[in-house]
Amino acid sequence: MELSPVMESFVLHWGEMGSRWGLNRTVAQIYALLYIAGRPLPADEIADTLKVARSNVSTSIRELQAWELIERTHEIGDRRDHFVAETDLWTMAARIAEERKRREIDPTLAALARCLSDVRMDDGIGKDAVARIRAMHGFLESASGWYEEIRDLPQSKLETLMKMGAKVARLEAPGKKPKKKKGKR
Amino acid sequence: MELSPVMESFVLHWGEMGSRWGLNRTVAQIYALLYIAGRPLPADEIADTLKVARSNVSTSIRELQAWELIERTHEIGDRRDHFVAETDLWTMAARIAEERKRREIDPTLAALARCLSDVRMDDGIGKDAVARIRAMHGFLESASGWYEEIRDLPQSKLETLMKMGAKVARLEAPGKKPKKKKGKR
DNA sequence: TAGATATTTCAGAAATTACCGAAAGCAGGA
DNA sequence: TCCTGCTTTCGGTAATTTCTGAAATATCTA
Repeated sequence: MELSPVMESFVLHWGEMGSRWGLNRTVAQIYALLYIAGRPLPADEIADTLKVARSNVSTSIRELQAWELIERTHEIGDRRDHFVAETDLWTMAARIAEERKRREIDPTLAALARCLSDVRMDDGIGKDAVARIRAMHGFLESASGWYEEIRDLPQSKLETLMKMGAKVARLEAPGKKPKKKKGKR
Repeated sequence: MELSPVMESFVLHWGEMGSRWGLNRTVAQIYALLYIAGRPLPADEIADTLKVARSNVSTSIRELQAWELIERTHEIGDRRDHFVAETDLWTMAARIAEERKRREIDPTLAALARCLSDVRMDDGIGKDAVARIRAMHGFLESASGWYEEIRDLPQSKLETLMKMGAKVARLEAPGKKPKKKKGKR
């Protein structure tokens, strides 16, 4: 597939950014390519376009499937697998959030729980330190619980909630004026 | 400072996790140490405890200050700088969120905006591809705007909002039963 | 101002992570 | 069953990131 300059720049930037999002560069570029292409592409065409090894594409596709960001499809008369990107951005964001929670929050929670259960066997730790570990565990757990509650909301409800957020910000915090413009940092 | 087994495990796990959070391992360990210590520590004591080079501590502390996760303090009769961790977890989470937005969202938005402005000079790109770029830009911009609106809410309002989230989930989505237990994956 | 201690900077070493290409593994069709 | 086209795995290499130790800088005391 031939990329126009803007498309190329889109793909390259996604690659850059992807690495800050927990995807690696190639994985992110492949997603970007599929997103911008808007049609199913086979692995070899992806490799051609991005100038990376086929094997690398294969691995990356595997990862994208784990994130559920792309889907396998088939074309009649072609037994190669083709892949399309998830184009609904709410879904995309949700998938990324889900995977990141799984990688970033859940293991932390587990580790903290283990710390708390080991506390009784540790006579070298102070009461206050234990309290701080407990506080962190509790905090993460409630954040995690909240996330799980809203995770499955349909998009429309989520939008409602976001509007409510804005309202809460404006009505219930009279000390702050509602902003008309974004503040600079 | 002597670490008890549980404290050590806490610090090590934070180190592991920190790297998934955008901090590097040492930076995260230092934060964890300061958090668990619950009192100001000087740089050399940190280096001793974690067995890392003093210079490394210096660099990491600089980064933690950029994240605003620690603060410099002084003890009378000691001219060394001491450092304490931010112990309020809401604040901690907010700081991490802020920095991540700055690193992950803002540059992406800028790149997308650049793509859109370059579109007129690119005759090789299709209308639908442009529409997809525009969609992504719009999505990120509104998410970013929402974040900015709730960012400055005091903790109490945020908690209100979270409760509202739960309510919206339960009352307005009658198709889904409210869960009593977490699902397994 | 000298002398001592504390802190930062920086170039290279060490460790981690991503990538490639060769070869093995797996299906569907003859 | 074998053949054919594709996918996956794996060992080695390249690139990137993190860490260190030495030197430079800054700050306090006398």
